[in-house]
Amino acid sequence: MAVFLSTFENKVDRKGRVSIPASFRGALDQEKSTGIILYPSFKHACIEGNGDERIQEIVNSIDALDVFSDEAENLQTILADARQLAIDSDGRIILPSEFIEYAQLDGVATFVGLGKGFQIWEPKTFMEHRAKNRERARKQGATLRIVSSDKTVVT
Amino acid sequence: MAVFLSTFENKVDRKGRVSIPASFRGALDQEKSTGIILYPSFKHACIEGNGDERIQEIVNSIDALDVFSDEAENLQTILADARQLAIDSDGRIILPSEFIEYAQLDGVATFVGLGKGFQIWEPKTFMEHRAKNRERARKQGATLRIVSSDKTVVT
DNA sequence: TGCATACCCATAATTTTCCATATATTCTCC
DNA sequence: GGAGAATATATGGAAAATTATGGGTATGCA
Repeated sequence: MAVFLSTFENKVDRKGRVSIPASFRGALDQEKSTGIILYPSFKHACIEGNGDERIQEIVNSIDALDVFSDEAENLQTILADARQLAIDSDGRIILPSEFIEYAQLDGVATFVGLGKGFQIWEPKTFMEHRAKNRERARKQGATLRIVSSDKTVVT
Repeated sequence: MAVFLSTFENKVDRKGRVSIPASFRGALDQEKSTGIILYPSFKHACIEGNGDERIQEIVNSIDALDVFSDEAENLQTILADARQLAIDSDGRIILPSEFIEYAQLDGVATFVGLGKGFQIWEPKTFMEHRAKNRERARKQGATLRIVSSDKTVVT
């Protein structure tokens, strides 16, 4: 299985172009993604990223709901804000301006590997976020139960 | 399968012509749609759009219902009001006037990707709709049970 | 003849593709 | 084991192609 790991800092040029870290590209190749899917995070001022296989799952799952239900409509807002982006021959994507604004990027982007997906942050904002997370983890004491099957919870 | 993603705002000229967003055209090409099918939304003041493939699914789904049920009759009105439109060599369609009126378009149309299909809104109306949806999603807590093979849960 | 539709062209803005370079990393052969 | 060559990565800039959009002209149906 493909895994996104580690953290990288790459520049965003004035056209909005940014290199996808090479190891992320490797992960994408493994799951046969030709491009990536980006969408604004629900919880944070960052962009969520996945291989484009992932979006297929989300679309199919929404489709399994009653087409006219509130639930389906709620989730469709994810799709309305998502973008599928091709990775060019130089390993870059063009970040749409709405994402640059949403994450408040200013020339630099932090790519954060989260296993099955990744996030794109403004470096300083990410530092603070990480500090908070570590603080909380220390207080609460993190526990993790490994499951044999492939059940994951993404937030 | 092709997916419609993201949101675009295009102009409707005085002939009723409007460009289909390039990425939507790409999605339509993938499913070998010769054109698109539009029909007024049941629930909202907007137009629903689909490729040929999706319409086939809808037809089959209605067909699977009890032929004499009210439900089947209701849904058949969708088909009765639907129009199949050709995409011209410049990537545009001509919006029939009844749709322009129904969605109350005034020179600008917002195309909203919803995965397997899309919607066409008057921009301001869509903004309000989206705000409502987001509010409701936050209240209800949007959760999605992924139905694919690897059984993932997005929260 | 008038209105609507299809077809063709022009253009500005944007997007994609291609090329160039600096830096880092890996390989290879001695 | 190490020097140099070859490769890969990140980044910048420019050329080429595409997109969105407006206007015009023929065609046809009523």
